Amino acid sequence: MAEPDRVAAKRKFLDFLEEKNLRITAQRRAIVDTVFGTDQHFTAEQLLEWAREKDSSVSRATVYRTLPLLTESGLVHEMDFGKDYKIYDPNYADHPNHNHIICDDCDKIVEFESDRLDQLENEISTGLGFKVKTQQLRINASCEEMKRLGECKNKGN
Amino acid sequence: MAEPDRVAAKRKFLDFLEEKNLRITAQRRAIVDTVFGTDQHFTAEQLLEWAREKDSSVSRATVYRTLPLLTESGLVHEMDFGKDYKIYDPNYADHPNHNHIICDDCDKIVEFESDRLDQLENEISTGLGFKVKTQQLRINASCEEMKRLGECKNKGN
DNA sequence: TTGACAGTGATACTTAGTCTCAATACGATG
DNA sequence: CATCGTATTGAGACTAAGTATCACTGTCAA
Repeated sequence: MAEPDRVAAKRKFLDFLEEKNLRITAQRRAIVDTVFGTDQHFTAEQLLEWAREKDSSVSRATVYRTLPLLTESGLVHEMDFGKDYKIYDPNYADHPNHNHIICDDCDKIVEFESDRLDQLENEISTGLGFKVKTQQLRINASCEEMKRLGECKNKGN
Repeated sequence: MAEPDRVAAKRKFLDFLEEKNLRITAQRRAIVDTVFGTDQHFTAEQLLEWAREKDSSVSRATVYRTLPLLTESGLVHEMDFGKDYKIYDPNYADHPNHNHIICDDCDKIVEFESDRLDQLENEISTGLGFKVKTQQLRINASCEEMKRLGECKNKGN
């Protein structure tokens, strides 16, 4: 299930580049293969590291130049949890408008969807006269409950 | 209405310092007077500038050291709209859990509250086994509608 | 094949925020 | 009021994510 989705996302992105008359270079291929070869959240720096394993010529500059294209295409979602760095989510095309809970203790991120929430958000926004571009509910939480369930490891570990 | 609230907030913060055995210094006074002397959102750098008008000895380091105390006290709210800097809201004590829409075109921020939203957020979070620390619904929007209403000025102006 | 030009890597730079450390000043105590 | 332990301070060095620059390179339409 996940595999075809990723292949489709990669194709969509290459199409997106073509539509914008942007070139498909070896470095962009390596980056795109990396992004749509995982379902994990990642940072810009992680993406650089992973992409370099596929093509050691990929530079930091190219990664930072490609990330805006990925988000602009709608296939990758950029998220900000109040850390120093941004986190990117390659599963966005499959699950648009999903929200996140981040555990401040262990940095674990849990995704969730809620139709009721989406509906309420839209209702409020349009009521205030805005045309919504993106919306992000961010919940910073403590993992105490998760620890109890054995799903959370503290940073120290 | 606003004036007594701000005075009360200032007193609460001084009490907060005392409870934690922290000293009330001239610099902290200048910063606190500044924070609770406005109802505007501000950045760390703006706070530094304003506080220096009251006491030119206030340093960047002290501002950055005092901000976490202000947020920890619950009287000021730290917000992140995906910009390079954080924005602080001194009205938090009066309107806890309020949310924000930011206009990507003109950087204007509109606050709103919704009991239904709060309720739904809590429901979802506890359902997932989390102990919520903070929650923030951030909606990035276009001000097209606002422009029509004459409430929005574009950045360029 | 060619050549215009989009794309590239290396690296200098920017900027919000943190850390260090010697000097200062708060405020409890006598 | 004077003393003193120690929290707090400012200046500036530092960190780290991200951006800008620029000469060189690779893509791809003609």
